[in-house]
Amino acid sequence: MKVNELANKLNITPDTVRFYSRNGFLSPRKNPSNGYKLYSVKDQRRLQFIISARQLGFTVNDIAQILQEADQGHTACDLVREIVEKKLAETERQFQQTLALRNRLQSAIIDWQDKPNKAPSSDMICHLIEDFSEGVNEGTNDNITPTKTRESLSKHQSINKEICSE
Amino acid sequence: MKVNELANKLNITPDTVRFYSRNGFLSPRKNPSNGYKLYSVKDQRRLQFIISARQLGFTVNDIAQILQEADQGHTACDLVREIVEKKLAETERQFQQTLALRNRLQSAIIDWQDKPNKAPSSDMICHLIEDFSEGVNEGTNDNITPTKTRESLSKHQSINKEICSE
DNA sequence: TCTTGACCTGTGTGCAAGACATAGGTGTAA
DNA sequence: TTACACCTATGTCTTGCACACAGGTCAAGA
Repeated sequence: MKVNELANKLNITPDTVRFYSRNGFLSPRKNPSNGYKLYSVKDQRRLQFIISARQLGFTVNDIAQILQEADQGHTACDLVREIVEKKLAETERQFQQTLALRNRLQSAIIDWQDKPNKAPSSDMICHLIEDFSEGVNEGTNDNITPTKTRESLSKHQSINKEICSE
Repeated sequence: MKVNELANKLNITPDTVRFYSRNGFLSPRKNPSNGYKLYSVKDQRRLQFIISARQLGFTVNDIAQILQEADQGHTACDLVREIVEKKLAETERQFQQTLALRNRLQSAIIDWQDKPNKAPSSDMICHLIEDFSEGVNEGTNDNITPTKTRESLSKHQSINKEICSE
């Protein structure tokens, strides 16, 4: 199979197939006459596994570990169970964050309904955003603990203040 | 103000400040004696605006457009209203996707409770995942419309099949 | 005065998971 | 043979910072 055929079979893009070939998850042989990569049925099964794992939210890195175990003949089941537990917890967090963001956006839209447009001034870029954030943060923000370390800053700090009031 | 002072005032990392300086959102002057960037109170206000917009889910690109309008003296309010509407719709989609993923993970955990570990075989990497996906997709997946175009594939295709059965 | 060492700086690079761009090869019909 | 649609491999781009690195700054101590 050439890359396009395999991609069509699994309903993904050729680029995705190439991606997993480039990073070593698939090892197609090469057609010596033209350099095209040739995929076997085993490659197809392996790729199907990868896609299934991705649909469960597994990262490519997770999958790399699983494949490594399996390629050594060891069962990957315990690893899979462990990852899926972590993933559920993480998804729960993400869920809450998305919920909070949704609420914040809805509040903003309602809040802005009766507010006029304003031209920017020397200390205002868009009063909608600036007023809204002030109202939400209630006060300035330079009174937060100054003992912040680099590590303490969440990767998703932009959404991690709980403003959701549902 | 030096980069670290500004970062501490706004409770963000110096790297974030540097990021917005590098991409032109902030234009600190340079201390000629040592090359350090020096930020003004105007820079601080501008950065606070950027952070507030980020907290509403605005992308850096969105913010670039807003700043450009404002810097030309035009009101950015209509643009802001427009972006926030789009962002809400997008967040709603993301919310549903996250919900679906959460349900899928929960189903998997329940489904796997009574299943044993198995060693990998020539056509199985981890039966937990492979069996679970088969059950969910009910059938092979090469019967899906073949008229797929590259554009039709969602950026989040890995989560976009509605399997949620709540 | 010199040196140590903690802290700070700017710049360069890395990350996820592919999507997109480019230059060129293939294959079939005219 | 030439035209042209389609295919390929490889390289670069995306987001929003975080991290690594080499070097500069500055106050305390010798």
